[in-house]
Amino acid sequence: MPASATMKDVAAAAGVSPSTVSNAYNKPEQLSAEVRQRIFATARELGYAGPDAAARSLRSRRAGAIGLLLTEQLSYAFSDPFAVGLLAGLAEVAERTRTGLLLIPLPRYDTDTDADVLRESVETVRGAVVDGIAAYCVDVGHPALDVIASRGLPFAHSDHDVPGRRVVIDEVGATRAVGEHLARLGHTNVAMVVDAGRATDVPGEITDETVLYTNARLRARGLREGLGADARVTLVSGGHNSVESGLAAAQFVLDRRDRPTAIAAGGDVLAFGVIEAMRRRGLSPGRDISVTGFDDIPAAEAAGLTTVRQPIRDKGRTLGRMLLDPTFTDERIVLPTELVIRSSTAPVRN
Amino acid sequence: MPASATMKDVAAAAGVSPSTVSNAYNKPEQLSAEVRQRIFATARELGYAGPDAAARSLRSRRAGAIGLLLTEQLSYAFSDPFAVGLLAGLAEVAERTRTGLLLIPLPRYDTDTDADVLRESVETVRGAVVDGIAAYCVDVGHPALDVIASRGLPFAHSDHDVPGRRVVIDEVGATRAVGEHLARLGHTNVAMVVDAGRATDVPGEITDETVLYTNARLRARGLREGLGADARVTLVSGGHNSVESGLAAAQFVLDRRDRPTAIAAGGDVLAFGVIEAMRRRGLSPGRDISVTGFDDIPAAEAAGLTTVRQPIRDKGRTLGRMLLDPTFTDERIVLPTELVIRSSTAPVRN
DNA sequence: TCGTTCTAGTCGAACGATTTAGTAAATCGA
DNA sequence: TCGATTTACTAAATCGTTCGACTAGAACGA
Repeated sequence: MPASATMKDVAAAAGVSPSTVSNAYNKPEQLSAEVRQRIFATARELGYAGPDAAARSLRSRRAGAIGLLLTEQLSYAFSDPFAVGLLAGLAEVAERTRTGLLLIPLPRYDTDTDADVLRESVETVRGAVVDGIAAYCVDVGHPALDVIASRGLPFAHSDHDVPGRRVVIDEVGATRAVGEHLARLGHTNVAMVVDAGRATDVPGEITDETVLYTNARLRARGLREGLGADARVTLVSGGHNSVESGLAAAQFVLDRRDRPTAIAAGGDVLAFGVIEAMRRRGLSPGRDISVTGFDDIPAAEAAGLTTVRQPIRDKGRTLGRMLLDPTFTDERIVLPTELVIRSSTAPVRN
Repeated sequence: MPASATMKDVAAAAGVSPSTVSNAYNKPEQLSAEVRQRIFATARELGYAGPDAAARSLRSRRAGAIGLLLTEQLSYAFSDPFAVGLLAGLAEVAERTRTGLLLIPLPRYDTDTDADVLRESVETVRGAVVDGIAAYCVDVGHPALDVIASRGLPFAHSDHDVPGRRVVIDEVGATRAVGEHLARLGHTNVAMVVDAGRATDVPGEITDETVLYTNARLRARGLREGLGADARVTLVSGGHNSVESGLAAAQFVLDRRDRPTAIAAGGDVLAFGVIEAMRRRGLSPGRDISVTGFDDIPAAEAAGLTTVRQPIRDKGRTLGRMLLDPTFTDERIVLPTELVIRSSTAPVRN
């Protein structure tokens, strides 16, 4: 292909100044329709595709896109209905404002995260041509946050305790309701299955809560509050937020001598893993052991899963508006949640 | 915030030339570790976030991201398991090469697509800061394709008949197998539910196949071939590729006097709509009417849906490699498909 | 008729980096 | 010890736009 034509070439060929060509594309009202048509015709002749995206971004200081930070693997994120819901909400706003959506994969920030991996991933954040960044499930203190801050990029996320504009739910209150519900049903020995990310190689009990995302930690706290001081709550994890790890964690729990009468999952996806583990042992949710989820993803209803409904898509939409709608100035939005009681929870059997 | 520091500022403060600062970030081996450290220290002091993304893209002619063209609404794409699978595969490759993934929404290109909408969306494609573009379900002749071509961007897609590098499946062969399977079961009156996009406001028969995506058209042809010339095949649509439109289309079909004994859907999602329509009438897939899908999305197995398995994620991966892996030079890849027979198809009842 | 406001453009300087070519000093082989 | 190579860094030229300031001429009101 021939070194492609630039605006200058088009200007020369059309007998106008480069600024006028620029205006033809960006400010139609600044020039006569006649000249504008001539410029477009010339552009077509020369095979000029229109203003170069990078140059335009540089000069105008606008990228026409916002970034979404995805912890966990990108390829995995799309199998997580929560992520998909958030993304859909964000995409809705982006689409309306004709803004692109750049997905940025980011490793979790654990104490043992490989420094090189971390550095490289931070490069990705640095190199992203975006006007703002949205995130969820970010680890407090992640180096990428510094990059965002020093780039001066607008930032919106949905985690407690992370600085910046945010849209959250009352995590503690939501799981407190779960705890109270279970307490009313007579449960006093409850296991909570959480997402501990890469921190857990082997399914097992989590004694160090600091490995959890802030939100997961808050959910654990709320559950404890709801159940009351007398109840026993064991935190377990099988790894990430996936059916597999929910399954693994539940297997661990179900094998213990002192089996809980209820298992609360930190997310619906995990809860499905729990249910699968029970199914394999011939146990039925509700009848034998009560199970709760969190999020109320679409599949939860069909499965009869008692869970906390949170407006996932609204969360995404709000993140989008925080970044793209200048009239939207709230620094902190709290969205409502609702305990949805279905058939997976029942009174404890004696 | 203070007008943020540039590379020049850092260079001045550190007592080196801007080129050296650039090298500190991009070519560590080009300078002494000592100077590099000093530069980073200075940068930190000045609150310099590292090379500006847009400027870097402009000068180096690299964007560090690839685009994915999404027909249909972005917000809708994520509810389509096929799209999600493709995206996951693409994301896998992108992630591995530390490349971002920019989602670009694009309206379908029908004869009646609003010209303004089209023009604006083409702007999005023009303005995307990317090194290449992947697409699926693109309409032949879509103006966005011209923009991609004239920008000289590498392009890879998964549609037949659209120019450019591509990864496809043997659409005709795959549905021919479906047709043959149905023929063997004795079906001679078959309806095919297809995605006709916005072309269909009201569910009904499709007589003008040109409104279909190329791939959908090929699927119809294959089905006809497999069923043989004696069979009757009716094309119907309820709109997009969604459960709702599958439902609508099936309702239309089921209401007709000469009801088909089998319904072949152009996608699993549509098939689920068909099954739902049947359920509402007390009809059971396989027992009363045979139903087939296409894609073999995860939910298909649980539903016992006879369908064509195509390696969706592989498709995405291959698209990614075409754009990002220089050693990958094939212009056209055909991936294998497999007819998966489950319980939703059965011999026709007399 | 004169000053003012529009209209339709022009001009030149950024925007913030990377790249190519080049240089002075240090190191090397024989 | 001498020319050749390597090392560590610099200078200047872009990359392709958009932006702010400016202007020649037309149109306008009084």
